[in-house]
Amino acid sequence: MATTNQTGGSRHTKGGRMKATSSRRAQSARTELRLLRTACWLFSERGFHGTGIRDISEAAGVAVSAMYYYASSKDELLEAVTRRVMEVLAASSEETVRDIDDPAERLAALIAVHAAFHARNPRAAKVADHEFQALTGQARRDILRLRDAYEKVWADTLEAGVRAGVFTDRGNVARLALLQMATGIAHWYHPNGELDIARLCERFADMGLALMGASRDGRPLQVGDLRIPDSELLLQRVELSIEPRRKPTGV
Amino acid sequence: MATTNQTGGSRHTKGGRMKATSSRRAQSARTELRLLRTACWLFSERGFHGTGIRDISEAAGVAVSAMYYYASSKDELLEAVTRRVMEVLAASSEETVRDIDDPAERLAALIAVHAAFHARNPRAAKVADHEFQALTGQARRDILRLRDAYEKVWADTLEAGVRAGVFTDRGNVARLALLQMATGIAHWYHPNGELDIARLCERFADMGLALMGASRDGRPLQVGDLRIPDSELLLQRVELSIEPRRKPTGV
DNA sequence: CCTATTTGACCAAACGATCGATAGACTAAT
DNA sequence: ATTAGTCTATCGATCGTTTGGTCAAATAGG
Repeated sequence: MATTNQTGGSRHTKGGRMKATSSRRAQSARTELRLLRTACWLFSERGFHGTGIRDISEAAGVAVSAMYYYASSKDELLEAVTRRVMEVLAASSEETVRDIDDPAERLAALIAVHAAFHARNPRAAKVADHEFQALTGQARRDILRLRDAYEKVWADTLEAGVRAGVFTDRGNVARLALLQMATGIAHWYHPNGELDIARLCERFADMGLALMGASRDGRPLQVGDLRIPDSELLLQRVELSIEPRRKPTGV
Repeated sequence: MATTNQTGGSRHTKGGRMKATSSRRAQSARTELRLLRTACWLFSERGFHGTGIRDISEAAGVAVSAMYYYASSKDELLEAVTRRVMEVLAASSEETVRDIDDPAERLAALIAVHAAFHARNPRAAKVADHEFQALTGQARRDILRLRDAYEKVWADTLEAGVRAGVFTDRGNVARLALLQMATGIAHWYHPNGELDIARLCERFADMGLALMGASRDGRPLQVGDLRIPDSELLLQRVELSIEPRRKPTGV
């Protein structure tokens, strides 16, 4: 244990012409990202309060104080993770929905983005869902504002659909049910399971449309009838740099 | 602060004929329940690791060591809360579903029970959902076994409905989506909101049936077409003694 | 019924371990 | 020569848990 960062870049200017492995700035940026990813992993696994700063720094392979060089407190790590989740989620959905007018198509797209995000970034999503309540003060208010803005896009879409007679009016509980059922993906989805992400998004969009009683000309609407974003574009839009894609090396 | 239990029962046998306020056994049982409710409240509010035993005992109005008279560790409190949640949830759903054969009716009843439980016992439900992962060893395995048994009732119902041609086949993800969307109720439902519990259960059963494409003779099925449990019976079945119905007196 | 004894239900105080955070030294890249 | 980045070592506070006691209700003996 206690394998730390002792700046071991294999480089030597003296004599040999070997170029630097990477600049100091790049090394530093990589360390910071590694810390965020490690914190994200551990927060999702053990919860914010169940994770110590020693757990984080050891798993990231740096000393405790190195962590404090990048973040001024443990809370700031949580805030960083949560904020990035909300920002990417909001940006990707707004971008996807921007040029869609039809409410059913909008809803299908929103569900697809939401599902893709939670399937692709389960750890970060879980942290943002469960642990953000550990935030206090301004940080908490900021996150809540972001979340409210995100949910408003859903609310507007559902309202428009109801007004247009495309959706059954199920009140505000429908929005919460739809969001919740797709958010849950982060808890159980595994890429090696019965569905790849593209099919998962399709399936969930179908379920969401059915739940809202989406219909056109008296006929129930399915995803097949609609134009939904290409799955590669989807995955690119929900990409989240701080999502840990493998277990941190130090446990 | 530090208002403790100093056995203050206002009673005196000498002279007056005043009867004992309550037996020692009853007092003790009430203290134990108060501790469980307080722990449940705080776990749901701050998480298991975010709650200290001093927080619990102070909020319950007893000394720290009094808590250890009833529970041998903090983990045991969490286990007690979680186990009771799973037991009541499993018992109430099995009892409700016992004499229903029709898959659509079964699903509607399952959703209604699940929704009622989470609306009526939101704090305990949140603890069982989020914090049970803090459990380890045998306690964790026990809880998982209970949860799996509960989910199996859902899986069987959905399978039966698909086989009977009543439901659209949406695979295992449908079960998870249905459960998740109703579990989320614990996070947002408030009895003074737009729906009382009876209407909430109806609404969710409707959404669940729609999600599964439930139909009979080519016509979509709604709750109105089905026999679902009376709401009073429902509420009685999901009653959970350890759900804290008011904020503990000490914070 | 009265009294002596046991015991159930608590309390205050303290334990070592771990917590988040800081101080100050060191090192290698600029 | 400077400084960005990391180290080791340590801080006081708080953590979950235990110890040793107190006191009144319950129980037993007369």
